[in-house]
Amino acid sequence: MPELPEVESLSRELDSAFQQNQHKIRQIHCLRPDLRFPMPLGELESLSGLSIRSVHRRAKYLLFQISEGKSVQFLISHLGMTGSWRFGSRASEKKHDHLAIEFKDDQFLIYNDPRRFGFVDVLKNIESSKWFSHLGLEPFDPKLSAQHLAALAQSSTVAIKVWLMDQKHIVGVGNIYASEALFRAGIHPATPAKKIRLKDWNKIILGIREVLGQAIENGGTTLKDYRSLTGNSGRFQKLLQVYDQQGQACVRCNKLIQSKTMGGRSTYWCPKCQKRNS
DNA sequence: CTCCTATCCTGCGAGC
DNA sequence: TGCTCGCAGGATAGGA
Repeated sequence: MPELPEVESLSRELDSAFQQNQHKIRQIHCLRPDLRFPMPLGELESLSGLSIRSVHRRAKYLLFQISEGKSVQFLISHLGMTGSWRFGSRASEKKHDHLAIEFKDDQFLIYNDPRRFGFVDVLKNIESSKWFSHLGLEPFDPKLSAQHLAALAQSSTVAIKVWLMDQKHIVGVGNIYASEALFRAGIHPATPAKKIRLKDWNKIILGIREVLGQAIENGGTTLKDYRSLTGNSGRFQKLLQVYDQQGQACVRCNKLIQSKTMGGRSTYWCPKCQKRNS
């Protein structure tokens, strides 16, 4: 489900909800602890009585900042493929509800995840933790440059589309937006990463920023499962130009969009607009 | 080191 | 209708 735009959209909605209403945690209900990694039951229990101050995003993680006096810690949530958060009035209302944060005002914030690829953890120091220490730069980080990516990719023979999805290079780009960004950049997805020239790295960075920015503005992409905090679908699926468009006419040149599995994931491109050597 | 495959899960649509 | 198969937004471990 969730790549950067979906997690960012959810993060903004959650943060706005907590800014309007300082929610103090009464209790965290671990309904089904068997997510990808078992929930840290004791640490979740120890959050009772504390308040969620804000919600941010790093890579594809949601970060709930929880503080009391000088101590600051984070409840982190990775949504895997099918994770979602929603507000409710009871701890467990639906199949696959795994966690429910009960607040003093009787509201519940509930995590649901049918495929259980997501997980939660409680951290004091985010960037040095095992979940975050290896991650690459954010796509909108001003430090991100063609030189930076070219240096990381200098000896990699991996297809650029697969390379972009590796979170240690650049974070937030998943299977949908990797194909979409390369279409916007005019680069063939099978190009070996080390063969990309500086001017094409610049096009890739622009393509990534453009597609992620538009997707955020449109509340993300809903293929099947993704829902906003209030249960709405995203709108960006209507604006996809190559993803899941195999056999359709390219929006720019009318040639038919191709698809092929790369690195085990479906990949889409226009054979005329996207060249290995541009 | 790098690269590739299988794997963790449930649900849904296509095809028979 | 009902069954099986393949595939789905992620990310990792383990083998080559």
